[in-house]
Formats: sequence, C-alpha cells, structure tokens
Amino acid sequence: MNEEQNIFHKYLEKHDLRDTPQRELILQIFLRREGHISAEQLYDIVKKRDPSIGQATVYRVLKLLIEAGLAREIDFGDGVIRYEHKYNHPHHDHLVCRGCGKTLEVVDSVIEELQKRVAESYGFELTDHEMYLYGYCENCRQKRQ
Amino acid sequence: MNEEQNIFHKYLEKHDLRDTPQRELILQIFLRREGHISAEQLYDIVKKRDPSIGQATVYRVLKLLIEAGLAREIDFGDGVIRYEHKYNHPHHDHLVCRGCGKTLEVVDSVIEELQKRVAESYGFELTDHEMYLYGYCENCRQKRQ
DNA sequence: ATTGTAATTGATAATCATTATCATTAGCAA
DNA sequence: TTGCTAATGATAATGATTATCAATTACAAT
Repeated sequence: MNEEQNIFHKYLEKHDLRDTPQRELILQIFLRREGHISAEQLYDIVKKRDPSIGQATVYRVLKLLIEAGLAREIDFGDGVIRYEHKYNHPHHDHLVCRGCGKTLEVVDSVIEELQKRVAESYGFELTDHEMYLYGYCENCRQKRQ
Repeated sequence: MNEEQNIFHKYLEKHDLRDTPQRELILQIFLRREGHISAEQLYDIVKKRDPSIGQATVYRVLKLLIEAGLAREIDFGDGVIRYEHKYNHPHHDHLVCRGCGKTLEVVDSVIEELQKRVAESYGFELTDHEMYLYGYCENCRQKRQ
C-alpha cells in the first residue's frame, strides 16, 4: 500500500468514514492518472471498471480527496473544475495555450516571493494564490503566421 | 457625451447594430458603477429604472460591452462572472480576503515582466494572464487571533 | 411620413456542471 | 447476528448563463 492510500485510510478512520469498494476504486483510478482530470472524465473511466457506480459518488470521493489533501482543484474558467494530484506534487501555476489548449506547469520562486510582498504591503497575510498565464505555444504561433 | 459612450456608439455603427433605449440604459448604469458587478446585480438596478427590461438583454449588452472594449470579465471562482470597467482602467490583478471577501486591485510591474519571461522560456508568447492572491486582510487577521 | 427588412427584445425553455434528496444498501462495532 | 449510521445510486433540483422564437422596433430607402 502506498503513501497516498495510507493517507486516505487514515483520513477515513479519523472522521468515522467507511471504507467502501467504490471509494477504493475511484481512489485507485485517480492515483494512476497524472495531470488534470475532470469529474466527468474520471467517471467515464470508473464506469468501465464498475458500471454500477454513480457519478454522484465520483463527485463525493473527489471532495474527500481534497479534504484528505490528496487532490487540488484547478479552474481554467471554462466552466469545468479539474482535479490534480496534490501529494508530493508541490504548488505550481499554469501556462495555457489559447490555440491548442496545452497546459504546462510552471513555478518561479521570484514571482512567488514578490506575490507575498505585494500582499503584505497591503496588510494581507497571503495564504495561497492562482496564476494562469495565457498565450500561444511555439506550434500555434507558427500556424498563426 | 463621454468617451465611453462614443466608443459604444461607434462600435454599434461599425457592426450594423442598432441603438436602442435598453442598450443605452444598461450602458449608463454600468458606467456609473465602479468596481465589480455581476449580471444579476446589474439587472436588479436596471429593473428599478425600467421593469420591462429582461435579464437576457442585460447579458446581451454585457457581451457587447466586452466586445466594444468597455468591460472585462473577472472570475473569482465562485460560479458568478463579474464585470468591471476596462476603458481607462488598465490591467491589474486582484488581492482577495478569504475572511470578508474584500478585494483590492494590485499591480506589480516586476511580476508582470517575470511572467512574460517565464512564458517565453517555454516558447510561449504571452497574451494575457490572471493572478488572484488570496489571504486575510488586517481586520480579519485580528479577528482570527 | 410610410414602408420593408433585419436586428432586437422579453419571456421562457434549455443547458450543463454540480449539489441535494431520499429510499435502499452495506460497513463495522458490539 | 444485530443495530446503528454512513454510503450509495438514481434522480430531481439548482443556479448561472445561453438558445429559441414570436412580437416589436430601429432605421434606411422610398
């Protein structure tokens, strides 16, 4: 059993929640997928392995994963919330191509530090932030010429 | 007639769109309000002056304002799109208090420059970005002690 | 002014992701 | 095994936004 599974089980135990096959299956599938996944995409995969699972349960488990610290929400502003791994996957921002939709994870420690300073200069204590950089990737730029 | 109204009328003319009292009224009210406003909030104000106006028209005019370059969307991730003035209101980011919801507009030219460089280092040509800084303002920090 | 035409409007239905409801099922501690 | 309560699946509800469509209206040409 890996560390994420351990965290999940401990979270369940601590909160008097039950260990069900649905939760196990959805957790497995989420953990095997890298990158961003929407609730619907996850549900589609889950259905293939167990068609009896309802999508409400997928939404419910995703909420649990967030509370347990295993997942994190991302909102690209297209009306769909996506989820990504949080465990051993430190904070980062996203670079999104307006042409093909490709996304890259980026971090710049100088920007991170400056954000903190900007917030403090207004009396704020920064807890977190979101930064989305939009543009055109190399491929899409050539196509647009 | 002020500059924004001028821009709006020129936009209408250029696109063979008609000048209607509904569009005029909604424009007026939008221009008089500073800050962020949702479609629903705008509709509530519009209704008081002309109860016959439907909310679909408010949505439609907001779209026009964006196309005409007079408004800009903001998405705080709470499921409601807000609108703010764009004319003579240069780009900025938002500092949002997780306690009371207060928002401040902030800009840091160094961050802006670094964002461009980060994007370029991945071969991207940056067109725009969003940055939301979340934390607790001075007031809310004291209350939480 | 009148008219013709295409844009506009308001009312309302539709959409779509997400959440709530609720009767049934099933963990799990005793 | 039993009893209690959480969990599930099906489905309805929600809420912001968008689409539809018949009736109205702006506006250019007459």
